[in-house]
Amino acid sequence: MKRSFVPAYYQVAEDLSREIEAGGLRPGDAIPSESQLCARYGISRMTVRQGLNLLGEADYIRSVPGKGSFVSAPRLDRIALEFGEGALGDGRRLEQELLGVDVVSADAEVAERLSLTEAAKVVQFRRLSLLGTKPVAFEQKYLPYAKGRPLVEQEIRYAAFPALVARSCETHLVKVRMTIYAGKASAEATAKLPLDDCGICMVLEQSVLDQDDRVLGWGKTYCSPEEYRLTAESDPFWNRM
Amino acid sequence: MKRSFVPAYYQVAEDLSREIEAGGLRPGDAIPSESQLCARYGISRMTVRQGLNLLGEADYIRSVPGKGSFVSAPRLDRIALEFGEGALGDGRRLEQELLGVDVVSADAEVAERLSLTEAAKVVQFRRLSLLGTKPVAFEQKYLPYAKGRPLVEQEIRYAAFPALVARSCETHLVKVRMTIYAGKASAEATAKLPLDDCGICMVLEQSVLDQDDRVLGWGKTYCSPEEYRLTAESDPFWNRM
DNA sequence: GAGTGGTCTAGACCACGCT
DNA sequence: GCGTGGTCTAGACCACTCA
Repeated sequence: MKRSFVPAYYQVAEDLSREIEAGGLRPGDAIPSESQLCARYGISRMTVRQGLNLLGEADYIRSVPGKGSFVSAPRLDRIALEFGEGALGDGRRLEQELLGVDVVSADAEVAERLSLTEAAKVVQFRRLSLLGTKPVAFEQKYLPYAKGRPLVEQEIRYAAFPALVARSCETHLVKVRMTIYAGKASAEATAKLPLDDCGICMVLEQSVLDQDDRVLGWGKTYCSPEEYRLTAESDPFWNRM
Repeated sequence: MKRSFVPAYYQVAEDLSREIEAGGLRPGDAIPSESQLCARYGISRMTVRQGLNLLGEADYIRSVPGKGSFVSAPRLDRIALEFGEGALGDGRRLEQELLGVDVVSADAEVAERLSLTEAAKVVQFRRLSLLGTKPVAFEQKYLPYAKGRPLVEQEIRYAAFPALVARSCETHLVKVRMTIYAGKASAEATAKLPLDDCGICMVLEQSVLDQDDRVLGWGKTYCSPEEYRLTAESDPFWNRM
């Protein structure tokens, strides 16, 4: 039963996924029962289940107790976005330039997003992303000011905002919520980025939350429309075996 | 060993994830070995492994053969976007209005994206998304024209583009690649959407691919900046148990 | 009642990392 | 050599579905 170098459970998963991809099994169809697969491959049920588990994780099938396992239609309206390295889609890399870190008073918008009172002290930091020498994104982020929470410049320069917030708050489990829309650049963004007359740019609004959805940090990134495009793909990491 | 109503493996996963969230186990730390967990819970190793598998899927831990299992730092630069229902973030729903389905000649851009020769026949369809009575997005999609591939109007009206393409091509396993950027609306989009003078809008460029990355369909959606914002979250579905 | 998937056991052998 | 995780077995009982 083990004539190949791949694990038996992997073989089961691969065979079935191939049959699904070839169209022999269509969404809604039942796949062979676990005991049938045991017999077909001459392996034990736990091993078959391990293979089916792979297919389940990859959204190829879903199991219904008492009935069987069925081929499922993959979700195409759910897509994974990657920031950082993969944001530009191609292989180009971004340089970071730190423009400044300041303690300032929160304006109305910042106060609201951070759930602070207006004019509360916040740490503001501003950063420019460069593609070679050309600025392509301007980032302006805020987090509540707290004494004895030093933010090392080197970290600010290179670290992504969520990681910075996590380190600053000494929580390591944070979530990120993002809103993406087209808009006009702020005055400072307009000054820093090569935009057209209208100041069209893509705005990424980012909130960093802890486990209980408390806001730990917030800010915007203004992206040059020509150079900074987001690319995303369905089935990016969970549909691969 | 089975004093509770929850499965034993689930108990293991929950206990460990709670310890990770509470900070008792930090990223990089080793979790107890499988045999230690067997002893602690009085359960067999396969059951422990089932629990650890859950934690692995959820990105809480990763296992290293011969060494142990270690708490991993969750990725915060990877975010899930949902279109369709969840696109607007709040509970509002979009209505679809079909503007037209035509067989036209591909212009240079369409031909390039669909890997066709210029002036090849393509099916163009145009659709408006309405929030109540207000238009918020204009969609213009193309797929290669082929005889004997009728596209039923009812389907076009309601179905998402990838599903349409899948049905039309009789392939059910398709992928979606998306590019998101800010830009100026096309003439027709400007006519259909309430935009400001500059015609700022968010453009969603969507390609539908088959398993071998052949392009089956392509098109753009112009989104009103005020009403149509994308929201996305890290750890949205895989970090939940 | 027969068949299905969900859970679980008490073992086993292996390749690997360490010391 | 010893402990680790990776794979696998040959059973078991349960809740569920369907005829």
